[in-house]
Amino acid sequence: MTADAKTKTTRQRGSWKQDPEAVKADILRVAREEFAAHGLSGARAQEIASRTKTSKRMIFYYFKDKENLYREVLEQAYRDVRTGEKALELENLDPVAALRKLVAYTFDHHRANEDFIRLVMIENIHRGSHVAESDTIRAGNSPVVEQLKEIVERGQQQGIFRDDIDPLQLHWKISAFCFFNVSNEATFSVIFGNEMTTQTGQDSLKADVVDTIVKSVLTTST
Amino acid sequence: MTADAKTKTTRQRGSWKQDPEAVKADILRVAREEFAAHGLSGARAQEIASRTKTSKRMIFYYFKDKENLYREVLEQAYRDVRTGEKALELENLDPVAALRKLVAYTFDHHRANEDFIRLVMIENIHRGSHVAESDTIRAGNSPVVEQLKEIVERGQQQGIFRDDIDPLQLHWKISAFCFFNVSNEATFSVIFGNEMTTQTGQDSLKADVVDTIVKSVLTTST
DNA sequence: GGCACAATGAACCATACGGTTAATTAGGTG
DNA sequence: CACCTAATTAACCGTATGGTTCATTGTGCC
Repeated sequence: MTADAKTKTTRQRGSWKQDPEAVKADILRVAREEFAAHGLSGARAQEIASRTKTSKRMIFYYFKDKENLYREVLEQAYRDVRTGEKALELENLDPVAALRKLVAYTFDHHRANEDFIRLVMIENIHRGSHVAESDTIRAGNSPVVEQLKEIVERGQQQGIFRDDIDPLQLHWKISAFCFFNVSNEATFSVIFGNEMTTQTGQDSLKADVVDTIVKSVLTTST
Repeated sequence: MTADAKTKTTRQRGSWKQDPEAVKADILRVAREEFAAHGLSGARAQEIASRTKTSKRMIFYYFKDKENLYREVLEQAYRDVRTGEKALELENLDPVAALRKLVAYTFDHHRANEDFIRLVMIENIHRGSHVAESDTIRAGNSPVVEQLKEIVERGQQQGIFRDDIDPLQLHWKISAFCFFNVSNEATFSVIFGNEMTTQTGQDSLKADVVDTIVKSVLTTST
């Protein structure tokens, strides 16, 4: 009443605590989900803001513009995934067991990080222009290839792996299987049915993928 | 002349021929390129119109709205690709040779149809909602799986292929390799270098992919 | 030729959307 | 506590964009 009446043009504003880091983290988390769900052009700044504890203004205050926010989301996503890739302890396993474990792990890991997969899909739609601009992404060359190289060398020393294996190409093949499994699930199941999407389908597929990769590196028993 | 004199407030409009089918085809062609390049939300109606011989008006006249245009683009793309998939004449080849030919062909075919790959990527970003709505896409179950099934059965009869092969799962593995090769080229080469993008890299990869698939179906010589 | 209807062009519209301006508050420092 | 700056709120803005209105022209048909 009286208090209300006194609100000339400017009204009473609520009080608030400052917590910049939490606000930034909040924005990044929601932005990641929104970009993963709708892509760069499909995501809406207003929608990101709404799902945040803060306002649209703060998004541009901290992240300059939409594209820059997207880039930071990408960088964080790559950072997170790479962090989670470590410590498989493959050194104590024989080469075949190590490879099996690595492939199975990658299969599950991709499944469990669908948002990351989707961000990479989106980035490929944009022809990788944003990852190309990010030094931090280009620099942190995923350690998986190094692990593979080590496994391959041990297998070759033991004479059970072929001599013409390119670790990068091997990594490519593993990635192709594990990535495609998540990235193309939607269209594949619409066209060919849900057979491979079910739990048993995925189990069968994982076993097949692991076997296929292992067979591709073993020396052909003459 | 008399016709010229009649131009009150409305000015002389250029004359034109009617050719609805050509106009529609023109729009579809450009729209396909634009959607493949920028995605559903990223593509601009005005930009599609500009690259067309017709106007933005006609896009909505013939295709109702953007989403419907996108759906028709998708349908046409699937139709085209399936048409191009036929006639490999694998019946006369022994199972291994037939499989090798099919895989190598798929590898090249995906490479040569990048726009289609990109449309499928985009559709997966949208969780396949548009292909799901299209009867014509769901219906025309790609004949490749049938071809594979036939090859597999022949191989099994000859005792050179394993007995536990699921043709659909085999198709999945071939697709994974050939699709990923195109879909993830951008990010993969940014992060791991261009080694696999060069002509020699692609040749080596294709050979590896073919071998890997073939080895996965052969009976393990005990 | 003239009628009905499909096809087309030009201009227009409502609004969604990325981004900004301006005022206000919190919190640290001397 | 006074003062400065970073953080935050509320309101606003210009324009890009999907879509439409309306008048006009082509075309087959009787």
